[in-house]
Amino acid sequence: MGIRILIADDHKILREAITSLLNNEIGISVVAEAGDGRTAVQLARELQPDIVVMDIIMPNLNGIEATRQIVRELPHTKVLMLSEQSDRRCVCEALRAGAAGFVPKRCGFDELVTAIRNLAANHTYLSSEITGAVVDEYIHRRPDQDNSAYSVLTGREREVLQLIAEGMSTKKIAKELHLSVKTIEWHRSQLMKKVHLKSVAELVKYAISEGLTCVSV
Amino acid sequence: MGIRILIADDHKILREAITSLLNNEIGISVVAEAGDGRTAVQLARELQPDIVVMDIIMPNLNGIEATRQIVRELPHTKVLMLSEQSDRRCVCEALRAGAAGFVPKRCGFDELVTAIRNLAANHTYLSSEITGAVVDEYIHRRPDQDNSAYSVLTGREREVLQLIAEGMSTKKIAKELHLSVKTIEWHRSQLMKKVHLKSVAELVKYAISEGLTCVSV
DNA sequence: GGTAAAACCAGGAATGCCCTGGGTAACCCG
DNA sequence: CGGGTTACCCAGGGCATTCCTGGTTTTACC
Repeated sequence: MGIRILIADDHKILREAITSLLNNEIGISVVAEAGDGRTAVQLARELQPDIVVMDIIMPNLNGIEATRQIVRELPHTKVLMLSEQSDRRCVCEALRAGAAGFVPKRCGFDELVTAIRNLAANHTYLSSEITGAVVDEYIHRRPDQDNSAYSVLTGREREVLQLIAEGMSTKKIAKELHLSVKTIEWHRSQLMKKVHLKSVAELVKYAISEGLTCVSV
Repeated sequence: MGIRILIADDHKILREAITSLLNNEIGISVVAEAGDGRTAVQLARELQPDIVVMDIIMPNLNGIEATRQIVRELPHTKVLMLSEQSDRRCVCEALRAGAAGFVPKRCGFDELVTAIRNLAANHTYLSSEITGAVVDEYIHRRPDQDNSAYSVLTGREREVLQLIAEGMSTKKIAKELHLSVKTIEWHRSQLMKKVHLKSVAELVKYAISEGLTCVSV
């Protein structure tokens, strides 16, 4: 059998390349690929892989939220973050969301394999490049919560915010999430109240500054 | 011998993976890797590869500038852009800098190989996903003048766009500019048509990328 | 097992958006 | 000077969306 892996990254060429290399490794097989977070969650549900290798920046649903949903539903599936962002905030949010490991993309392939084998052995794995950031977070822990999106908004609210900031209408979001339009409206008004913003334009800027979406259209 | 390739990307894991896959291709061999633009220029000078596969976003020296330097010094070396950004501006800047091909990272590995073989045969290669943007650029506008907000939009339209992107409602904009709400609505629909965007969220991102407004709320 | 928070949904009034169509002023150019 | 082009301005009406108030179910947590 070996370690069954799902890869989620919006760069197809990276997915394919890593898949190909991982399939050469003994005892590791990639069972599926996903190009966005929502697809990743669905595929994880269907295939129940041992490990999900997950990018953070993805359309439709970002890697943090996807991780949150996966670890809640599938306790036996571990998530390994493979991200280009490796700042303190990203790392800590990923761990808080339930990721069992974190490797920045600037690391080599060997380290990815090491991380995968560690996670498969029920260990957590943090790349040496980022452990500093985590320690820093635990030492300088702010007693009062900052007002970042991850502390004031709920999961659903962040999810809706991302889709709004990606240009979707309320109707489309409802269809995408299989919910009523009224529900989306409620979440939208809730999150607008929470962050004290009154227009879509301000929401978009907020989402960009929080890393929920990127500037390029 | 075959096609000799230099790969420049700041993500080591992507470099390694692509290198490994390319070395499996018949007649293609990766002779070196670079993690930033300046290293890429130096290695290209030393090794004189046939093709440089180049990312745009890199530390020290970005891919556009590196391309400019390489094509000026080494007329027999071709540059293939492999970038996550694939908006009009990036593509056109890359081509203007002398790149002979452009493939977005969201494309598959096969397309990368196709592009490499095309460049080696002295052809240019543009991914089908971006040819539309380029053709649009060259047909609609003069090649020497960019289609930034300042050239395709009228003064009023830019004015309205900025206010929209700053979070104002149509009503407030009308009051601000001492115009009818209907007039603002018309300008808005006009400018949306011109830049081919359909939502406020996309407009905001466009305005940010054009420097009409900033990210901070 | 009770409480709280999150997530879900509905109805109706108000608002805003989209589309069609029309009008004026300025400008360039043959 | 007449004709074309462009920017700018505005109205009406149909349609979609938002806002507000309400309520139910689910989940998490003592």
